[in-house]
Amino acid sequence: MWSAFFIMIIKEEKGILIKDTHFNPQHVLECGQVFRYTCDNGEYSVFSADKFATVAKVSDGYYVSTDSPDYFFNYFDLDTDYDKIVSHVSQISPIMQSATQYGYGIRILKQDFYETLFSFIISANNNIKRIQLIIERLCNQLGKTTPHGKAFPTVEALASVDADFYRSIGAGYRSQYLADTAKKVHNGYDFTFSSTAEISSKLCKLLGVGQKVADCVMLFSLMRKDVFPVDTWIKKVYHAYFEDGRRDNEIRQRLIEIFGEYSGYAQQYLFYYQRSIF
DNA sequence: TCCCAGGCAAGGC
DNA sequence: GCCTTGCATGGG
Repeated sequence: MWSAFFIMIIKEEKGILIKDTHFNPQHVLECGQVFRYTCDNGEYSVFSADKFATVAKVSDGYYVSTDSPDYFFNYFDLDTDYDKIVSHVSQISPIMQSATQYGYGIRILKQDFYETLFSFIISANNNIKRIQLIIERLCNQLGKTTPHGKAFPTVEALASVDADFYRSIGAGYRSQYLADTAKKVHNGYDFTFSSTAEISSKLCKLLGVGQKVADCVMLFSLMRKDVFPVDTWIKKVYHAYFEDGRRDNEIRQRLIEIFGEYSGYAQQYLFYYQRSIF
């Protein structure tokens, strides 16, 4: 048994009890950072790589049931103080007050690197429902069977098929990107980089990975918060609440100037909020 | 029918 | 370097 110092978290052999207002499974899982979850009667199930958990409301908080409590403690970023983050970003811009109130309980997940990489290559110029469908087919056909369903495929499995396979599961013109990147990373991917800029440029050398996808991978799996994924929704936010015009990369730089080391958090609240308005 | 979706690569300047 | 275009697919 173990508890965090600022919120009440009790880690047990088969799960984690979370008593913290800054944890809401609906907002954590449905805010667009992860694609492989389901909801049944208010109870969420989530896969990460080959690990599985369910999250249910209990009288004094939420209970995460899993065989891998250590993994999901890390996955749900439970040793980070979101009270501090929310109050900080809320002071920066009035829109952030609305965004953090709407998306209360969002936390930035620490997801599997390869799952995040391939998921966000699929996400390019695509919509979330179809992204989820393509990933589901990918897992069903290439993932290992586990007691709770199919795991996300290993890099070996992803590299063992060609572009035609990815076309057959509906990946469209991203099929060649997936096949090419799978072979590249399977042949050994260098993780010795250090700075965010260094990781970014390395990721952007992979086919199907541009600045936006690289930012998502760094934010959702490599714990880099000094990034700001600029997609079609963030552009709408920027033009509505900050200023008109500017190119994508300029918008990214401006927002990182504004939010600094809290950029990744701010981005996720804004993305989720903007999509709710639409 | 056209537009949009968590964009990117390639080719032209 | 910046700008334009084509790209699979399904839903509104």
